[in-house]
Amino acid sequence: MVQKGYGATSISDIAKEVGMTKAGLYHHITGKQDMLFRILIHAMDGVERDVIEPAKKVEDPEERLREIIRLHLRRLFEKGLEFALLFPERRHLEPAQQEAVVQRGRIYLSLICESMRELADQGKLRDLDINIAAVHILQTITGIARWYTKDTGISEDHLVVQTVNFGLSAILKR
Amino acid sequence: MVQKGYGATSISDIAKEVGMTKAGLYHHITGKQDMLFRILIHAMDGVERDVIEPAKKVEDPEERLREIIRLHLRRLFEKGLEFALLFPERRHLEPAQQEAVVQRGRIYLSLICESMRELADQGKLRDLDINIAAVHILQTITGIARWYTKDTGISEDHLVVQTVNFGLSAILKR
DNA sequence: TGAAAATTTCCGAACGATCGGTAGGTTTTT
DNA sequence: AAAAACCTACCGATCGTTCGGAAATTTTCA
Repeated sequence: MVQKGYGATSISDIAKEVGMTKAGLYHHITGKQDMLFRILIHAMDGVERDVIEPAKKVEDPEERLREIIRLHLRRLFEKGLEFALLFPERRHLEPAQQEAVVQRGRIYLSLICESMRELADQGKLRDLDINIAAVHILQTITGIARWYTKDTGISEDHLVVQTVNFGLSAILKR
Repeated sequence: MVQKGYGATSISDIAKEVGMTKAGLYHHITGKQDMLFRILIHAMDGVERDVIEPAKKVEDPEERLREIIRLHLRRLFEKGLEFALLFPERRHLEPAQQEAVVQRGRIYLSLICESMRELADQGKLRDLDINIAAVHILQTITGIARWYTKDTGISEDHLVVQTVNFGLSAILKR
């Protein structure tokens, strides 16, 4: 699904990939939509556990933002960039399921916004629209899954440092 | 295709949408892949004409970068954000066609890189990896097509200003 | 401990629907 | 009258999904 998209990926494709038949796979899922939904929820759970929760423990808002970007990218590299690419496929879900997925995304976004508000209180933030800047930072992170491969010659560490600095430079004064 | 993705969109769907039958549509295209390819090339032509060419005429590199972002976003709003969302669907093309599309994208990216190099020569650029920063700026722009709708309450003008400042702040010294 | 029972996992075969694509003919425009 | 646009009808293939039953595994109880 990551490689070909939801619509172009058949249940047979997936079953073959995991060494089963279609009917065998259907014992574990109630349908194609259900499978996508559970994958997305599973991915959001992972982000909440590995990124949001650890980052919440960082007191300083600037360092917290840096940690968010670092943790998210590290997770992308470990888990293979896949889930970020699957996120737009939520359009194939029922509206109620879509809302459930998007809801989880908003938690993430509000953590970024809150951190930026704290920075603003400290007078460290540029004069900007916090909500827009937050989305821009998030898009920068998830966008990496769309183009980065190891054969670009760019190391993961280098990319993390560059991305953290890019995002923070964009919003911090000075 | 923008709404449902390449694989989930049937030729019948498209034919119905334009008020034709499948067979009628097939008088104009040689196949589904061919249609996607021509749409993508058409979109890249438009970007080259409306964004790249006008921006090239701007002498000052900083103002040129601002103009690139401005023009690209204006185009997205006019044309309805669609083409940016269709770009990832190039994965459904033959490798040769994919390369042709990506090739056009590289022209865009190299214009951004070149402008940043000029800024570096003027001592106005932050200490950063130009190639990575260029992709980040581009992702910020195209990412907007993934989330922006008028009912966010954000005006197009406001979004343009905020995005230009975000991108430039991220790379300029001071 | 070990065979029987219950449960979970998986498959072969088939379903109606829809897929991308085509052949041949009719209508409309030039 | 030539050419372009478009349609009806159909092709074989594949789609998501279901069903009845076969293996394989776990649970139960003598």
